[in-house]
Amino acid sequence: MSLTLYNTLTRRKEPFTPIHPGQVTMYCCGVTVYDDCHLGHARSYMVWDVVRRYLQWRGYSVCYVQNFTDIDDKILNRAQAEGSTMQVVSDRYIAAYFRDIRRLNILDADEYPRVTEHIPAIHQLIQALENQGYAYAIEGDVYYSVQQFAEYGKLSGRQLEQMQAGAGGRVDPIDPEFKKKYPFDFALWKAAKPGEPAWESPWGQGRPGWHIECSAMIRARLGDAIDIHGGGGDLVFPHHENEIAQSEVLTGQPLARYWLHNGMVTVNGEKMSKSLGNFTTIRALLEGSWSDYPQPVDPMAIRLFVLQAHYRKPLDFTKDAIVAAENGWQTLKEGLTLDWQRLNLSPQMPIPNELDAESVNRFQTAMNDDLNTAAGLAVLFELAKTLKREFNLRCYQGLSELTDIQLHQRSQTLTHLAQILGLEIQSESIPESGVDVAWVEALLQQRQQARQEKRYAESDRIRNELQAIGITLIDQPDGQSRWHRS
RNA sequence: GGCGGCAUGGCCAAGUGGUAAGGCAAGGGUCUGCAAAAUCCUCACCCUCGGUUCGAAUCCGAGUGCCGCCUCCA
Repeated sequence: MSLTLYNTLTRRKEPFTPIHPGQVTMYCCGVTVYDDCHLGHARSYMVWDVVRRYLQWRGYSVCYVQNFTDIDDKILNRAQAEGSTMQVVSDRYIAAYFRDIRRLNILDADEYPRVTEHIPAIHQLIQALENQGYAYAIEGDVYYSVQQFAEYGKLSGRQLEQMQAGAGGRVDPIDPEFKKKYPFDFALWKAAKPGEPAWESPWGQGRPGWHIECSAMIRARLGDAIDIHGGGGDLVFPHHENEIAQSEVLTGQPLARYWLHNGMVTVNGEKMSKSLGNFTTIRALLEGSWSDYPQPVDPMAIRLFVLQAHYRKPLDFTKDAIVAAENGWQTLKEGLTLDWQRLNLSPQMPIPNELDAESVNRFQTAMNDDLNTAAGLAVLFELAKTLKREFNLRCYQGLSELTDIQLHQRSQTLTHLAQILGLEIQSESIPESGVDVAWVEALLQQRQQARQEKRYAESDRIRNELQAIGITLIDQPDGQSRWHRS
């Protein structure tokens, strides 16, 4: 049973075989750091996080690199608007990136290269391209000549003639800012305008173009050819197409064996994006400042929301979907946090036969099929519900359907599989509100007394009072009441 | 205009030839002083029209609708 992945390059699912057996090199395009990340970013990095976790679980050693683009017009604009520098702006949003992404339990990459750290490597690449006739310099700019690369368009499946013929008014060959010879040539190096931050180069003061950074950083950190290159579907063209053009003419080998692209997060069916202004930041969701649903969303619910859809499909972001994911997470969480004490069992019970093989197999089959996390989650939900049911049977009815060993086995299996999807109970996310436990217990005593004396108006009053401050009561058959925060 | 993708129950979403996973929600029964919790049960002619096949949500053709990319974008 082998892992298959959908490769954008071939438009097919292909069995995954890394260049070096047992080792995987993986690069994903990171963010341009000029603002907080939104849910679309979260989805992308969560997906690559799961790819990586799954590969590791399958026994591969994975080297995962994700860049920060810290030279860019938007960063510059922001810096100028606030009277600071690109470095200040990008440092700030890199910190914001880590703050948000870590809360979503996305594991850190092995390396986070920045463009500003790779200027010499970029120069080398451009120089080589120029020497070999793939690039030309004009007045301090350097452009890649796409017509020199016969395979240009192979990733995105387009042909230059067609693009030119059909692009309508969007291709503007007479833009005075550009001196390129052909409309689809793209900048490798841009001459600095007065007052802009600039780096010394063989072509004069300037800064790198958008696409060259990734070619340079992949080469510097991972080598000429990598196993997996990931990114949002909106990067297929031109960004990844251009990376291929830059790298492959020099190395003579495929830049990446597998090109993976995630689908967009949409809002009312439209892509979530900065320019449309329809984005919701990760921070807003976590903090509860999203206007459609002004309460903090559990990071794991966001994970569940994302992972319940297949990664290549568009995912529509709505309040209802988030609420459903929160409720769904609640169910999983109950399965993940059994009250072993109430079961009179030790959570550490040694188990002879480890995990539940059928669940693991089903999960693995789903994940092997191009990371079908939605189908994999079904296995988790079934485990969680089985556990919950067993717990209730034992606690409420004194019955049981599973042996202690089976119970432990399911529990461990659930925890184990959930971890592959990054679904884990985060201890700091358990809210410790300022409720005075002793006070609650005292009220409960009063209420129990009232119930015994059939003063139901009084008992209901107490229940309502507690409910109003977010405490839910559960009356048990023995007359005692449990309570939990709603 | 070109290239690519998607259309499955109230909502989300798997399923790529043998008669529809899972989640959320909803309805009903049991339990309960009433609730809650628990528990049991119920809930899909798979966008349309043709075709292939013993058999199609699944393959082929046509159509309709929606989305992405072709400009910065995860």
